Amino acid sequence: MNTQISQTEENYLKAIFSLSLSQNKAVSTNSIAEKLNTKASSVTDMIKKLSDKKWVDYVKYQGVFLTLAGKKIAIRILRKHRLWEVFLVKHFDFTWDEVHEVAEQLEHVKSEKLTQQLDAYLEYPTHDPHGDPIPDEDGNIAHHKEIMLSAISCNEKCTIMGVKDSSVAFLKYLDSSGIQLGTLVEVVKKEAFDQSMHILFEGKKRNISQQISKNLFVKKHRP
Amino acid sequence: MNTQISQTEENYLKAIFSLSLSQNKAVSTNSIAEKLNTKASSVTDMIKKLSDKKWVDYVKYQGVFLTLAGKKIAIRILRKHRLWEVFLVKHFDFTWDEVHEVAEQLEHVKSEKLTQQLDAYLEYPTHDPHGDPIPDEDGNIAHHKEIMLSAISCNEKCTIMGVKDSSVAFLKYLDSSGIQLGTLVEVVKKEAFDQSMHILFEGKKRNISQQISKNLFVKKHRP
DNA sequence: ATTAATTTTTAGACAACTCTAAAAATTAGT
DNA sequence: ACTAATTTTTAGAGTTGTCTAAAAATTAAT
Repeated sequence: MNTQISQTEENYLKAIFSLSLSQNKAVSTNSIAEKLNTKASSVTDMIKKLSDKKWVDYVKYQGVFLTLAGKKIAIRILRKHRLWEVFLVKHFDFTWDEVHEVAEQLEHVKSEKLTQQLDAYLEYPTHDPHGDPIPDEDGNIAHHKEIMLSAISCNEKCTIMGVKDSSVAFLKYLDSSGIQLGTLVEVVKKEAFDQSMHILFEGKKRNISQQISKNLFVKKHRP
Repeated sequence: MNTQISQTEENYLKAIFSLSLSQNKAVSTNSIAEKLNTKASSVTDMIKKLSDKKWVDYVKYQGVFLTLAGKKIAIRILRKHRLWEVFLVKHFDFTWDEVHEVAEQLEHVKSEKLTQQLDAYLEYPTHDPHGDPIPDEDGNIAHHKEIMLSAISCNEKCTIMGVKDSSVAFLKYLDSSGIQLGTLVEVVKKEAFDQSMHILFEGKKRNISQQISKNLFVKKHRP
């Protein structure tokens, strides 16, 4: 058995990790296939390989869980991905909607020293440009992104902390609206019929659909 | 036919380019195999693929030449490799014997913007940490590294400009000897029987074998 | 509880890249 | 020029990762 990990294997572990965060059931074959734009049969094949390498626990027809070893690898890649994103935005003039594609490549570069130096160079950032937490060297991830803007009540104030959907389209929409991480937002009014909300930020008023408000993580201000 | 270039293809083009620099004959199958630590039969297969894609001119049993398109790709990768080497040494505390392995990975990251930003960030460097010239955006490469230290006569002075052998072992030997790029060296005496030479630099005297002096590029000082 | 719909797995095949062993072509030696 | 040595190519096969189509298992629906 090959002991070295391939980029493909890394991508599978990362996908499984990401899917396992939003649920506490086993991760299904189909959901992995969808996430990786591949076919269920390919996923089954790969799962067997990952299972042989003890990176996932697999029961036929029941989906997979990451083992501790698998989770460790996934988090290490996630860490590299997010560190590179910070780097690209901070030093290479990339916008938050441009970084993902390049970080997807950079995350697979194997060098302990490179990752450590990157981390130090950026002065140990805790969050990437989308507000997602960066795991530390031991794999600990800060989790605080529970509240969505959609859950904020009328007249309450909050700060934009992160995006759930980090697609290029959504990020560009936010840019064009002037919404950034750290933006202070006040909910002025909520429409009952479509859950859209009127918000106030930086003196501007704007109506945003539920699709938007459900994809923005916020920190509530104490009342 | 797949239009996207693979990392393997990139590595073959790079190897062929590098081999073609030290000769003006066609590059032989065996030399490529040796360079890439693979077998001649694998090389033949890949050469056919590269030939189909019009990146090399190939005549059976006669070896290959890079086409213009092939050369362009090879130079682009070389450029990225050397830019990353500069970056790692300058900003990430890597030594000149550590950079190669990581740059071998980073050179395959595909992003025009990344390369351009990297170049700008480093303020358009002309040489990598081993003294090798960095191709510019149009693929032009400065060539000036013709003279080896071994060709310098007694009592002549010169400056170390680059290394021919950039293996970890050689680079570490140079570090331990205190020889760096830019070091001013005077040839004191040459031993006829083994071509070793006595050199003087930074007040230190040292005897170096021909193997060493044949792997150091120098710039002669005007007499 | 049995059928229907969905999900997952298997079987067989293909593309990229690699290898070993044998055949073919080239080059070198006398 | 002819044999010997070397280089290169071909043939056949293995690995990784992918796919389609069909079979098997699970889940949902009545």
